[in-house]
Amino acid sequence: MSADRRPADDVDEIVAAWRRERPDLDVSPLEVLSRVSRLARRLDLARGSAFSEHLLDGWAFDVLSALRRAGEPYELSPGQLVQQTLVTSGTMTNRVDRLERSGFVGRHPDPGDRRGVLVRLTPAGRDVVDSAMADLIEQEKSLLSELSAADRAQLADLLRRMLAPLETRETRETRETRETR
Amino acid sequence: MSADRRPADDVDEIVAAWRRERPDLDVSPLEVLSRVSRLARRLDLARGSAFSEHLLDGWAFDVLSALRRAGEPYELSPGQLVQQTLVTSGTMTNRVDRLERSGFVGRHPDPGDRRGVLVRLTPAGRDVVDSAMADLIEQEKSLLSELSAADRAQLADLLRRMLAPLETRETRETRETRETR
DNA sequence: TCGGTTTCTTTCGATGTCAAGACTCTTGAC
DNA sequence: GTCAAGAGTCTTGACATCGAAAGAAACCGA
Repeated sequence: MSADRRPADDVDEIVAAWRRERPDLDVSPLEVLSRVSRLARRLDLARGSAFSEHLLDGWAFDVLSALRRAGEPYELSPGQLVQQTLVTSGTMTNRVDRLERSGFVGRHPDPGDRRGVLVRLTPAGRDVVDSAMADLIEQEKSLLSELSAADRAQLADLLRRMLAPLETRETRETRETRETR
Repeated sequence: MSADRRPADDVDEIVAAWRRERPDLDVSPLEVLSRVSRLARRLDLARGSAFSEHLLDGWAFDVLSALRRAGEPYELSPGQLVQQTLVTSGTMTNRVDRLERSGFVGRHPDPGDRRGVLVRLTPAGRDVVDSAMADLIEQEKSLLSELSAADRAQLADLLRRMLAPLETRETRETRETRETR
């Protein structure tokens, strides 16, 4: 055993408890997956604090950043936003409503389809998402400070290998058959 | 840069979009952190399907597994459950209410403190959490099938190194005030 | 005994999902 | 050409869950 690499986190304790209670089970998958979940929760919290300076909530950033990434003219349909943010259409209607009231997006009729609407970033929306993104990156950089560049590359690679099969399955189901979800 | 290792996931596309739109920003932290978030979301979904056979929700498993891990007599106070599951006390009251109605836990007065309550797993609760845990482990194992044992160990280690500093901060705040755990 | 603290519950507001609905588009028979 | 049936897009409304803060009961130290 390479014994004391030990910073030791909560997951070490959880795994130890399970091994004591269920010695018959191989709980080693928790070593990876439980850490992923807990780390994600921390990231959400950290993200929230990064955004609060910009008067943004996490959900708002999700929507605005999807529009920003889309590039000029920063327009997507509610349906496309639903796909990218993994929420339901009802939720997206509500989010766009609130962002519209805040002045960060506008609704415009889709010239090519009168059923449709296009959600477009306003200049104010673009400003806020750009500065929030800069802060977010800065903060995330500090979260990664424990790791060398090589570590990060390896971590990204390992995570991609876990993620890719999960997403290709969904891609085939989602992106092709229906256009929404 | 090292070109075609390509399983390629959604994060590759998101990162590429950001590089196009904001070439001035170093968005490389997203390579790691965005993957962590997305992976966590997939895990939640997968977990849900693993539990549905046992008529459990994710939140219910969180509570029951904390009790199960505690060992005989499978008792914790609501306050301890709050700490372990990272929800508020009001939420926990509600969760215990519902688990009690389902017959998976019981509330018992704390003999040493009349303000207090001890939440105890019923035999039915223990059965359901044990079989759900077995299924969960099985499923998680398959999610990790892409990775060799060495990969998993390394991944666990890298994640621990990110997680540990985040948790020690909380440890100092939280774990000291209480003493039980 | 009294004031401050801890523990759990209750209430209220915000947000999410799901299902139903209104409107528009598309397709194909006539 | 046109009309009806079926699909697609978005919004609405009912219901459920969660968190924040206030409330009620019990503990504890002085």
